Amino acid sequence: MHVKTRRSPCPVACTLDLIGDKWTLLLIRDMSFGRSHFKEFSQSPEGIATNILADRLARLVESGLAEKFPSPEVPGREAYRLTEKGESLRPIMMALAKWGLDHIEGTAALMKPRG
Amino acid sequence: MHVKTRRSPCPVACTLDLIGDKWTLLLIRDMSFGRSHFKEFSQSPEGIATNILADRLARLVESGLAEKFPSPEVPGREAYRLTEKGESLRPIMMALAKWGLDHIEGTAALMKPRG
DNA sequence: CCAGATACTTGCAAAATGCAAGTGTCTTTA
DNA sequence: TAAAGACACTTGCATTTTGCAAGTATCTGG
Repeated sequence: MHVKTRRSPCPVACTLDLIGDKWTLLLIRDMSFGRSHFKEFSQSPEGIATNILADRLARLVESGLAEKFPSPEVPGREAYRLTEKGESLRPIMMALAKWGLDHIEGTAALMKPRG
Repeated sequence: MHVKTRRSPCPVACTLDLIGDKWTLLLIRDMSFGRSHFKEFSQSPEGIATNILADRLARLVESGLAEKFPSPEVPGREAYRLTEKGESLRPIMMALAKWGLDHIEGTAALMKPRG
């Protein structure tokens, strides 16, 4: 199950094999802006389906880009956050954001990084 | 047909709506390294199917990221190349490549930019 | 113990992708 | 000038992924 052989040894292709689907980078965006609960992710404006969300969160954890941790606010509940490896994807996300702002009309930064 | 409404005004999401599928960025990689013919793209190691390739090339042209031009080598044949807008995606591609080289074991740069 | 909230899971429909085998159009070669 | 190849797609259908709606499980406060 999910052995997902890489398409080639090309670093671009391998990175895309890991995070190059329709939703993963948006979750990384959300986490990197301080979101951490399942419900928060599911409420992002793009409207990810809950089954896809559960699957992507599991993959992120499995690949070491994110981890579960006990929710600081609600005791007894768990949440997700980026690992250091996951944080290192930030330049990719920022490059995507910058390109969108520069080249796609009507885009706007929606979230602020939590200070 | 292909009206593709954007999922949200977020620049990350909008950019992914445009180039965030399994193949588009690999074509951009190929073009940015000097590939230009249909056959060359179809021979990249990842093995894109020809129907998908045709579809993605058409979308790239439609979105202004690439353009057809008469093949310099073979007269009477056409080829593809990035527009200026398409070239501007290079930082995204390079960020993906760098991350892969830094974090995924066994990745290696396969192509050299044409000088 | 019960109600509500969150975090999933399940079943099925719809869409995207992949594969193999065409088809159309030059271009070369005889 | 006809036939053969090469290239650039297209088509039909199987497989995989995604999306939607509804259901289940667990925890928590009252």
